[in-house]
Amino acid sequence: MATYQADGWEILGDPSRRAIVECLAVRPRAVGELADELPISRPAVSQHLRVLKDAGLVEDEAAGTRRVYRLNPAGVSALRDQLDMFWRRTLEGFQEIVEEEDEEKS
Amino acid sequence: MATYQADGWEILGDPSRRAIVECLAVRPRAVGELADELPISRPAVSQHLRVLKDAGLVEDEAAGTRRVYRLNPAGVSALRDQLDMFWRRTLEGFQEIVEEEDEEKS
DNA sequence: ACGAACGGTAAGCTACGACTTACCGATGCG
DNA sequence: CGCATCGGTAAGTCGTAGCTTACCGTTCGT
Repeated sequence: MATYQADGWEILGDPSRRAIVECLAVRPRAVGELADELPISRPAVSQHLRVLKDAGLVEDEAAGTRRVYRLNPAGVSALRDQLDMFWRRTLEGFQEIVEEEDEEKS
Repeated sequence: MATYQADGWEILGDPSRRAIVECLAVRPRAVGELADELPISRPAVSQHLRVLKDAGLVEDEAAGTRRVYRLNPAGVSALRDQLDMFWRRTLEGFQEIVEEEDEEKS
C-alpha cells in the first residue's frame, strides 16, 4: 500500500473533505453528484477525492463515462485508529489529572 | 461557557497545537517551558494557547510572574465527543456498505 | 463518426493561518 | 525602588491550501 498517511488530521481538517466523506458514507456517488451537493465546483471535488484516494480513504470505479467513488472500509478504520492513538496517548498521562480533579464536569 | 467550539478539527488540525496538548497531558507547564520543547517561538505558543483556551481545552493559572497552563478535563472530553459524533454519523450509514463488501480486505 | 456528458489536470489567484520581531505591562527580587 | 523575568499583544511577512476557469482525453449515444 502506498497510501502514505498524510497525518489524518490534515485530511479531515478540511470541511469539504469531511462533507465528501459523510456523503459517501450514505452511498457511493459519482463526482458530479458530489459536486451538486456541495457548494464547490466539480474540479475542487476532484482534487479532494484525489487526496482522499491517496490516503486510502476512498476507492473509485469506472462506470461508463462516470466514475463512482465509495469509502474504503480498511482505509477508514485505519484512519480512525490513527486518530484514536492520539487520544489514547493524550488521555493516558491525562488520566491522573482527571482523577485529581475528580468531579469537575458539573 | 463562551467556549465557541471552533469545529474541533480546526483546532487539532495544527501539529503545534497537538504537540502542546500532548505536552500538557503529561503535566501542566508554563508558557516558556512549552516554547522550549517546541520548535517555535514563545509568542507563537501564546497564540496557540489562546486558541486552545477559547476552545475550552486548556485553562491557565497565574503563578507569580509565570502562567501555568493545564488541560481542561471537561473541554477535552467535549471535544472528543464532538469528533466521535462525526465518526458515528459516518460509520452509521457506512456499516451497510461494509457488510455488503464482507470480505474485501487484502 | 460526430457531438455531448463526464471527469481529471494545469495554471493561476486569493485568502488565511502560522510564525517572527518588536513592544509593553505586570510581577518578583536585590 | 530599579532591574530582570515572564508572558500577552500588535504588526507585518510568508507559505500554502483551497478554489476557480480553461483545457483535454475518454466514453457513450444516435
